Amino acid sequence: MASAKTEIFTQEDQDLAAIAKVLSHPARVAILKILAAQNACICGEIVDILPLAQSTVSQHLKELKNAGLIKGTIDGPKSCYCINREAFEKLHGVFDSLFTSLKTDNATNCC
Amino acid sequence: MASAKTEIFTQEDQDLAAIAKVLSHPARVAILKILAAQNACICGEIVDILPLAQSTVSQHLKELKNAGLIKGTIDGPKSCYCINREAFEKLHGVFDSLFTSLKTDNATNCC
DNA sequence: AATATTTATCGTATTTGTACGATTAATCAG
DNA sequence: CTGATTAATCGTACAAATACGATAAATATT
Repeated sequence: MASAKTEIFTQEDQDLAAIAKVLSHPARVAILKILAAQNACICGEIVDILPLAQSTVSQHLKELKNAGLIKGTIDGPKSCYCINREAFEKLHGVFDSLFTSLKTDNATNCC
Repeated sequence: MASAKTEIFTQEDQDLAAIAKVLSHPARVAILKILAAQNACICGEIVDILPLAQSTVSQHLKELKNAGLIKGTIDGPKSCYCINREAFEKLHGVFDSLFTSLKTDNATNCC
């Protein structure tokens, strides 16, 4: 009456969860919005805007970059970050199909 | 050359991060997909499908329910869960506008 | 060259998430 | 009523995330 467990989660679910995890901190959401609103790429400006220590912001930026959501280039002693547009185009599609399938029932709900 | 920090993150960013956090575990993504695919609401079936203990699945279900992503009703000794369609309709819109604004530059990128 | 500026990294403390077994509570079947 | 089934909750162990100060590395400025 039980057994037959899937050994591990699908790659798709893992990838989706990984991206969601990156978006799961208000600071990182805020950073993305700041970068999107800025007409030029910024760096230490984010530290001035957010109520976080420089090292903490740097850590968040690193996570965003590792996830491929932002791009970064070194410009002298400063670091310049910006939104990775292409990445978000793909992500938009991924989340779109997820939400579409979740909000569309293929049967009547019981609750 | 600094100061003027925002004391706290915006409610919008906090809400978005909170939802992302719920989606940030593959088990919860998997549960949502299982519920969406099921024509009838299920309960302990999820435990049989996922490689997790009953108590762990119950914990994940609780989080999904607390976030309003699923609905649950007690049906005898069994518990019956299903996708909260309305919630995902709203969420779809929220994430849609986020991704739209993030993938649309209002200026040329520097990196 | 010496100093200041900027940012990444390191080490670490604290909090939060995750998972599990055991227990409890509720209902169902005999 | 008794025993079985189902699911929530509790307690707990362990892992991961978060935040910060201190330091290091790189480049500017004087």
